[in-house]
Amino acid sequence: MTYEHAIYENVFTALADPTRRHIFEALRARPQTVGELAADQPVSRPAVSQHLKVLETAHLVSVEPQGNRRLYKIKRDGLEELRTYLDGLWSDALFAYGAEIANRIKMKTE
Amino acid sequence: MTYEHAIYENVFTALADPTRRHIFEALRARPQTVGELAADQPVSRPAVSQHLKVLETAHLVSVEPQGNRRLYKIKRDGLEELRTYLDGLWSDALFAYGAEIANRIKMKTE
DNA sequence: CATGTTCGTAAGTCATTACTTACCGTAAGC
DNA sequence: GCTTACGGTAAGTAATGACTTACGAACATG
Repeated sequence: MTYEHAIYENVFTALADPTRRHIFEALRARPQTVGELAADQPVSRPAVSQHLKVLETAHLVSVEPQGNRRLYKIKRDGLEELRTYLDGLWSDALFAYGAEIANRIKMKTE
Repeated sequence: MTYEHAIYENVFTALADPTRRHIFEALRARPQTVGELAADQPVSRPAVSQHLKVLETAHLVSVEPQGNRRLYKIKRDGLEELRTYLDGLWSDALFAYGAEIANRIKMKTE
């Protein structure tokens, strides 16, 4: 648990923060520099830098240094990992079944 | 942002916590009471109660009181909301296109 | 009834995290 | 060269969150 870090785990925490979601969604439009991203956010530029770092370790964005600046763009890997995890939950047949089985517990078993 | 709360927002925060993911995954097997869930977790029973509350507001689980106990089971709504949100990101044509457009920024446009 | 379970909630603590300002390195532009 | 723009990192603070124990309400059981 502590030394086995799945990517989707980081994706959840990365996208759990509203500011990070906004940054990520802003990058959907086009790759952007830190300054551009910060201009659209209510927080400071260093804060955006820190958020980008989190998004990067979640494989949601990647950087491409261009001279003075650093151009961030969306990366598919993070969302793919997340989708795979969700598919695992989805495909479980017990999912829809869960509602029915509830009655079985009425008489205490133990 | 503060008075427009989308469900997927809560789903991200709900599943960002490892303990809550474990509880949620445990419920995939079958509906369970709070005590049963707590027995499988390294945290106290009240902690599990609090986690269940978070999962409930994210529409990931639902409760069904049965006499003395409360039977929790998985609810589809939360994951469906999440999936819809992810599909919105996925289907974006600019997604794959983003890598190409990067070069356009080379000369600063202002 | 009186006692046991079961579980939600309150209150307080400790760790995490999101944010700020200050600073430094590096590339660009006179 | 010197100065300005860009952005990562450090350090400190304030807010959030995950946990504990203590308690009380509601049903179950003798």
